[in-house]
Amino acid sequence: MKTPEELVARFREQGYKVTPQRQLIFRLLDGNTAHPTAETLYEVAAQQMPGISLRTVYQTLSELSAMGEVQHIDLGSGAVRFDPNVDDHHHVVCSTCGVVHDVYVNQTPLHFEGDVEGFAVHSTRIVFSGECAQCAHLSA
Amino acid sequence: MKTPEELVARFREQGYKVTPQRQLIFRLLDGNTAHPTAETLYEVAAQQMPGISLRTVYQTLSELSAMGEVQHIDLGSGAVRFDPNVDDHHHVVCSTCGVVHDVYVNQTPLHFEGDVEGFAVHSTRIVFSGECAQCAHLSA
DNA sequence: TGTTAGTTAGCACGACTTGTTGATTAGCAG
DNA sequence: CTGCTAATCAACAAGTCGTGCTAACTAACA
Ligand SMILES: [Mn+2]
Ligand SMILES: [Mn+2]
Ligand SMILES: [Zn+2]
Ligand SMILES: [Zn+2]
Repeated sequence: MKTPEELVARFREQGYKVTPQRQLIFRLLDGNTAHPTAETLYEVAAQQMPGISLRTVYQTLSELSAMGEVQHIDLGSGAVRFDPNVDDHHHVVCSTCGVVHDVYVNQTPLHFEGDVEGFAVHSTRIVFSGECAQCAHLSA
Repeated sequence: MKTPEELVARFREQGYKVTPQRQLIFRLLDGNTAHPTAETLYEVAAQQMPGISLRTVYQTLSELSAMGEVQHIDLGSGAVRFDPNVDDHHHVVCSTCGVVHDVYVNQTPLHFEGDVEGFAVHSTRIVFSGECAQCAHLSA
């Protein structure tokens, strides 16, 4: 994702108004590695701006997603997570606590075999599931 | 997934009754590479057994899933898909028509880098997204 | 044959997300 | 500064996917 300042400029270019709500969300996403859901982002936002609506958070996230500034990650476990990291990267997910971390796989592009003649791969998503160090420690 | 005959035996062992509905679903899943949703499986089932309920299809799929006989695949695009192929395999998905095919990746286990000290990987899921040959042909 | 699990219809609910409406606020171009 | 208009908000509804529940009926299996 671009910096909050650059996003302000891009929003102005696109004819979108630069509201305090949008700017707050830009800042909350900047450098955010928590892979938050709309709901969790809303909760943090509401602390700094009581009265902001969940609807607006969803709306702004959709705009950023449409602009390619955030990625949305559906891990199949409840709500979609949003990711300001749009580098070519992948994720490890703890099945116990749900924490998501970025990982980088250098063997990509991967080679695969199967009955898929002529299939043009545009993107590859890898999710490693397991148990994080903290959860392993607690359960021991 | 085991054969329908073996599943009949396993269900009896577990104290589950072997109903015509369950047997029909066993047969519909046997060798099925379509990665159907509960809904699409229900539609096919209802042709052969009018009156079967969607509820029962969901129920039986849950039982098979709990037994490890089918895998459920959440591609983040609508309903969960069910897969009687429980081998270690991955998927290619056409973004246009939604078709899902099995693929096998032989570089697994994959090596990754990131801030994930002590994370124990239990499973790896890879999804290749792109455009299938048919869709490429149609759009050309 | 009897017990009991399974099935069904029907309705509701829950989670997540989007749509709508109508009133209010405020960004920003001129 | 002013005015146009987008944005926000509250409130409510709706849609999708999946599950829960009930009550009545059916049928598997001991
Ligand atoms: Mn990420
Ligand atoms: Mn498969
Ligand atoms: Zn954990
Ligand atoms: Zn296709």
